[in-house]
Amino acid sequence: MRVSRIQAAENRETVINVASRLFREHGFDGIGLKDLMKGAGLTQGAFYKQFASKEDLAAQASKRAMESAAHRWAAATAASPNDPLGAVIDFYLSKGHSDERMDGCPVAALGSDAARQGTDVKASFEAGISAYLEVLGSMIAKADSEKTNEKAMAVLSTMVGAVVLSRVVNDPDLAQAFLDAATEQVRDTVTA
Amino acid sequence: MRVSRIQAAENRETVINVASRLFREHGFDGIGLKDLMKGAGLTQGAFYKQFASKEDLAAQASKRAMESAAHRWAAATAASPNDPLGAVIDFYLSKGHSDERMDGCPVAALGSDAARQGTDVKASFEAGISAYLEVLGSMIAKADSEKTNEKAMAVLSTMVGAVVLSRVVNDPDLAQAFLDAATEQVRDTVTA
DNA sequence: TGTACATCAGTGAACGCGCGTTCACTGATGTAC
DNA sequence: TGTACATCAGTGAACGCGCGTTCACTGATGTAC
Repeated sequence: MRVSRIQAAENRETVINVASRLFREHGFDGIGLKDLMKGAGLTQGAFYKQFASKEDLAAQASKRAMESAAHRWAAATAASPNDPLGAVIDFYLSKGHSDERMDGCPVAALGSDAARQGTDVKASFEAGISAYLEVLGSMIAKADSEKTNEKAMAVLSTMVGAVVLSRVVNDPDLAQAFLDAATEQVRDTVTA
Repeated sequence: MRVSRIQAAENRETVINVASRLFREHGFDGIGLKDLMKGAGLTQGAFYKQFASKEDLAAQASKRAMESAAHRWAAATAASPNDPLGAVIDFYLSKGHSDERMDGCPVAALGSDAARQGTDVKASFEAGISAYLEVLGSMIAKADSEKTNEKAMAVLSTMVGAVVLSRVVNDPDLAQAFLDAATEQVRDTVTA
């Protein structure tokens, strides 16, 4: 049953979008092609008409996930024009963001997994991380740009680490404490 | 072929030690029981005489990995009695540590994976993280203990995040830049 | 514009394989006397 | 201390299952005239 080019392109996008969420929820190894395709309303057999391999989809989905994350940063800044950087920090280190692996930051959700993947997946992450750094850097700015880059990297490290740590402990108070401690630290850094 | 109690206990320890390294290298889903047992010089069938399930081993191996990491922190501090905290920071944020997933920090190597595991695995991580915080806190100390805890959590977040980020990018310079930026940030925090 | 035919996205079954788990069996260890 | 027997850690094969990938087939889409 052939489908129009437009429909096929839409289907491909849907698969990538679904995969970007399900990979974040279950890990690259934790979800199979059958369920990935079912999530897009298709069957397993159609997969190889759109993608070269599962790893190919992993790279596409990682790219999409990072783009989606960038959109959420943009939304947070747009909602708080007075303190856009503070808005990003508060959003990223909120309990809500920490609780939603499926729609949250791909680095926090898949960082350890991505480190074991191939060049293409890492390239998707690297591009997204560079975008993160650019946004943070442009908001920190002011002083010499050398320091700005370093600050942006330190801020991103602290935020990613805090969310990862908050997710691997059982104790909700300890989880919250990591988010709170990181918030204070990061706010200090950007105002220093 | 029954084996002495002592030998059986040793075998169990070997399996846990091997698993603690291979899980860090390949992820919980990336290595099978057959290879895990082979790494300990045993066959697959013996597994269920020692462990209730793969998840049980994952919890034991996570605990062992965190204990092993704590040992390396202790070794770093013992080697630099003048600046034990600086030694831990430099070790953790060294390129060497970032390159060795198999023997390095379990939180950096398995953080995203552990977030998807059950209560037992998370309990192993939580215990290890608490030990990390205690070491960091006792070295920061000095001022009021409330701030000390927060600083320790911020420092750990920054270190974990920096190593994760340095591992998911292809560009070695960017990877190193994350480690360097985090080092500076963390050194500032502990001396402030 | 209408017709004939080639294209190809999607289906559903099959492929070989490795997974976690179970089980009958082995034979040295540990125990009872 | 020596003997008889129960225990059980380890072996290796088998279980059912889901994995990533391949393939023959379908039939609507797209193209050529």
